Amino acid sequence: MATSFAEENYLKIIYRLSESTLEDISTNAVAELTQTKAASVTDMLRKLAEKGWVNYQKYQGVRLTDEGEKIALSVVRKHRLWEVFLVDKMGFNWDEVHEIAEQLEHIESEALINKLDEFLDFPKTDPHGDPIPNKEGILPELSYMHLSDLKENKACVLMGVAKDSAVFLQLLTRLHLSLGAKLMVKEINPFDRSISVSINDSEPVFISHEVAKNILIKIV
Amino acid sequence: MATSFAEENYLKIIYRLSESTLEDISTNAVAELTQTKAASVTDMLRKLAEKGWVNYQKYQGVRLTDEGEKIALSVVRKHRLWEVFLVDKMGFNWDEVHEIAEQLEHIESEALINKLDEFLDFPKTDPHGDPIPNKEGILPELSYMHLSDLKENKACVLMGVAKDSAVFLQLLTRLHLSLGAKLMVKEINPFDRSISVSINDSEPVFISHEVAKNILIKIV
DNA sequence: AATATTTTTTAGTCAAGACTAAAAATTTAT
DNA sequence: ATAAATTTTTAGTCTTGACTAAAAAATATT
Repeated sequence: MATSFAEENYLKIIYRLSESTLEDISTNAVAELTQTKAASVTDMLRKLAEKGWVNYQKYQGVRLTDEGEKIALSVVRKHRLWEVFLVDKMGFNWDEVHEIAEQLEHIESEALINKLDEFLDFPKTDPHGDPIPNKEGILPELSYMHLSDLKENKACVLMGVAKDSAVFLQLLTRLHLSLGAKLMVKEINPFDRSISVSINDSEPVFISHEVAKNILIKIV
Repeated sequence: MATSFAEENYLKIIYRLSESTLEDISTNAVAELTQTKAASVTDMLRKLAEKGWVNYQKYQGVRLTDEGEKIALSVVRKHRLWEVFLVDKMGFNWDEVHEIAEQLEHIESEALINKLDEFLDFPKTDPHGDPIPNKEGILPELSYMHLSDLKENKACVLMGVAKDSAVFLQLLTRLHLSLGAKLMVKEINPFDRSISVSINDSEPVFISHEVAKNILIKIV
């Protein structure tokens, strides 16, 4: 069954919200991310349920069916592959690609997306470190920690971010925090949980807990 | 002013029709290419006229204003650049790219299309030999002849096609008629105006007048 | 010039996807 | 346990871009 632009967006957003919780997703949460009103969401959820893409009971929230998740994963795959294209091939910065990828993710061509995947050398993650589902919709296993959970003096590598708003990414860029950077937490301030962190063995800089929480790392 | 998907399509199609005639474009002609009904076209033409993108008088047909042409040219530019991308970088054949480019042409990002242009090395023509407008909307001058108008025993090079339906392009491919091929007309049959033409100095093959008419060439 | 044919427009509908305002259900607080 | 606050749904409306059927205008034919 064909999926419209709007339907794909809803499924993608329900998927994103499901990533960080096991609970059913609330109408309001969806409304916020789709930039629509709760009433519009209710309408759409009924339609999606009718098509068998979500399980939805009035007032109970929503969750994707297997079929709905499959569609969502294909949209996510397209979004993330296009982001890699935009950064690696077109020379955009990681904070500039989201809006364009929001458009490109709806291009309908299985052949194109698979050729693009190959052209980009089958990347496992997008420019923010988010995993890219393969052709079959399987996500690569990436188990990252949050920088805010790391002990002092342990070496680690920046593998991704848990948030991809442009302002956040621009801040990271200004601090020279980019994918692959070597990090070591030098001190943790109990007062506000801010930390001082050395980036690629340079003089440590201060970052807030809020920032550290959204940096994903792998211990080396 | 923002342009919708549908509006861009109408403007593009009016532009395409205007390329081959100086007359105003009829409602029916537009309906055929947009795959809609004449009544729907009438509706849209009124809206486009209101926005100042076309000059339209009931029963008199339509023509683009300068502003409308500017929008159409930017859509055509995007369409043709994406076609180059699909063939040169993604490895599609020239008969496979039209539908995908129909989608990609509506992606809205000035920055992206200019980076793409650069990435592709500022191509002057798309995979069918159609000229690509530059950033300013200026078309490169390409004055090609139709193969059907060429005398016998004059050498020429295949520079483009005047029609890009998949079946036509597939026929050309089967005959080894691709962009850049060296051609020489060996005989012209007065009976049906079919011609026999040698391709890259090989044994001549027969092609119909209809095919020859849609092959664009440059004399060498 | 009158009639027939074709083309175009008008009028009235429809579906998708959004909205607001009000009602109903759920959750939180007293 | 009830009242208050919040969330969600319903009901009704709007815009976009399509449709069909009928009317009107333009063009072609005799």
